[in-house]
Amino acid sequence: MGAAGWIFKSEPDTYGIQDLKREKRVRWDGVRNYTARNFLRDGVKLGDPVAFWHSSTKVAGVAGLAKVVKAAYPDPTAFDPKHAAYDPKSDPAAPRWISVDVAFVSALPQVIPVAQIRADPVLSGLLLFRLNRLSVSPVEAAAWARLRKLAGWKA
DNA sequence: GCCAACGTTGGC
DNA sequence: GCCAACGTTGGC
Repeated sequence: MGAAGWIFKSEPDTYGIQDLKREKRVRWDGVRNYTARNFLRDGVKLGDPVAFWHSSTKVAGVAGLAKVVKAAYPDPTAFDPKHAAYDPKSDPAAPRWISVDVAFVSALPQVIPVAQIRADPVLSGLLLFRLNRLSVSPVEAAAWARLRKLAGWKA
């Protein structure tokens, strides 16, 4: 049984929910953490919902909803020497890093703050809070249902 | 911008 | 393969 949904973190100064709204769809690349990579490769499925998390900003927390529109494939930025996330140790014949594509669904009128999520008895157990540095993390069914309700998402 | 947490690296 | 040093993340 897989996760009901996912949390993807991004710094809005670099790429926020409004950028995704404008572009409609984006390649989620540059993930260089093995735990996050494993979730992208083995867990994230086509059609899965993704809570878009704003980090390192005035109000950190859930900023909107996206969905997975392309499942795991090799992250091309790992092979690009000019890219900040270039990894010379990633062999194109055995790619080390993984991307997925996500599409915009909706933006929240205001961010659900991290403090509110942490204080919620259902959401306080999110893996996000135990593995603070994880940029891709699963949300189990009960927690997803709670988050969906807080955010007012239909699906 | 401070600092705690923690994943990664590299010397041994 | 241990573990100290280092770098990065991310909330405050």
